Amino acid sequence: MFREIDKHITRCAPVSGYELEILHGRLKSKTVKKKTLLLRQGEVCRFEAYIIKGCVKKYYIDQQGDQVILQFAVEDWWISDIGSFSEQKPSNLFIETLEDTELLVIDFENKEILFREVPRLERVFRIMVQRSYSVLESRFYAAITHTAESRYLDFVKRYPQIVQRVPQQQIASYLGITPESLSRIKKQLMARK
Amino acid sequence: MFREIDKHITRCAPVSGYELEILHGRLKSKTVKKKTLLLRQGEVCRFEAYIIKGCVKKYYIDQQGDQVILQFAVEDWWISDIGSFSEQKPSNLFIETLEDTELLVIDFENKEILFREVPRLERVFRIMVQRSYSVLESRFYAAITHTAESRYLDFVKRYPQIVQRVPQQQIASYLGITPESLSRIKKQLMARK
DNA sequence: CTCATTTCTTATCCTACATCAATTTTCCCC
DNA sequence: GGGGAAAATTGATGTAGGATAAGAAATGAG
Repeated sequence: MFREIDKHITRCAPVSGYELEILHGRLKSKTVKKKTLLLRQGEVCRFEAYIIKGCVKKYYIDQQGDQVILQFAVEDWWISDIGSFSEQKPSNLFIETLEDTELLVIDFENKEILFREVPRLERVFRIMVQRSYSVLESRFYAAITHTAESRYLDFVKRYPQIVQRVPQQQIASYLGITPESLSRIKKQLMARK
Repeated sequence: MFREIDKHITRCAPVSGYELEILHGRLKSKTVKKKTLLLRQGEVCRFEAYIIKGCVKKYYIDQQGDQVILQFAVEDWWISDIGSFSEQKPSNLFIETLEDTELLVIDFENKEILFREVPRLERVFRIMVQRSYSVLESRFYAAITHTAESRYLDFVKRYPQIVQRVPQQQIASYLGITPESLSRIKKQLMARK
């Protein structure tokens, strides 16, 4: 149960087996059905969740009422609204499962206690956020400078598992285009190759 | 000299006066002329810098050879390529001063030593990155869903000081549009109000 | 002050992607 | 396994912002 998350953690910074056990004690296992909302706009985000099995999306709802997907998360990823969670203030985001999903979650209070018990984990989580920041920055750049087609190709290469598991319209949303456009892009790619 | 940075730090998490002094000892003061490149594509980013006075931009150069500005930083901000710095791997970015600038910089080795001396700073830097992440996420969302006009208005409201100090073409680049488009947007706004 | 360089504006035309609408295909759920 | 809903495709048309070009204005170095 904890094997993957332990690997995930120690890939960021060294943590002893004992310290990992303390972490385990602060995590709660949670199983949720497909299409469950884990966070709603306006709520304070009460969790950071590590995905053992399943798939989750994080999204805004824009003025026209359409979903704008910021992130997919699958096995071995963390999902949360960092801004809302860390400042314990209302979120603008929704987080929702796309499949039946098994999570390890930690709430704000337990995370704070955990950091007091295992200060070394501050470092782990710092490094995790740094990496996320870096990824988001590249994605931001790509969104501004690359065409939709190139972003799609990049997405398929980077996350082939997700392409299989998630409806096209949601991938379109993630890429910042309409489902119709994505359909046309795929058609052109087929024709060309 | 350290007054502002100390405030900046303690706004993230409590740090004692003694601990701040240790931090000061690890920082190096640096003054650089306008148009100095602090980081070039391909180099490893060797610093995190706090801006005492001045203005800096961080940008990509895209396939067509154009600058794409990801971030401006002015007084009381930090600037670095987090990805390159924290993994000490080659950067894709440029960082360049837009004015004569006074910085407090720390390199990778000193930051690591500092964290060993003052573990509490891990927390400070974690919180700083979390906040940056959150800001970047909103900006990403805005880039995808809002029009250029609305992003410009938002920028002017949020960073009025920067609008005064930075050429329009660079603001256009930051907004992900061409200078011509920004000029047109401004014209329309004038006409309308 | 002045000449050169950079920055800004304006006009024309163009393109990537959006919007709207109508099918067709796929997916589930009873 | 069949019926209904959700998803994907396709076509026609619209539009925000890009590309190019050329001139005007502002800035700065000597």
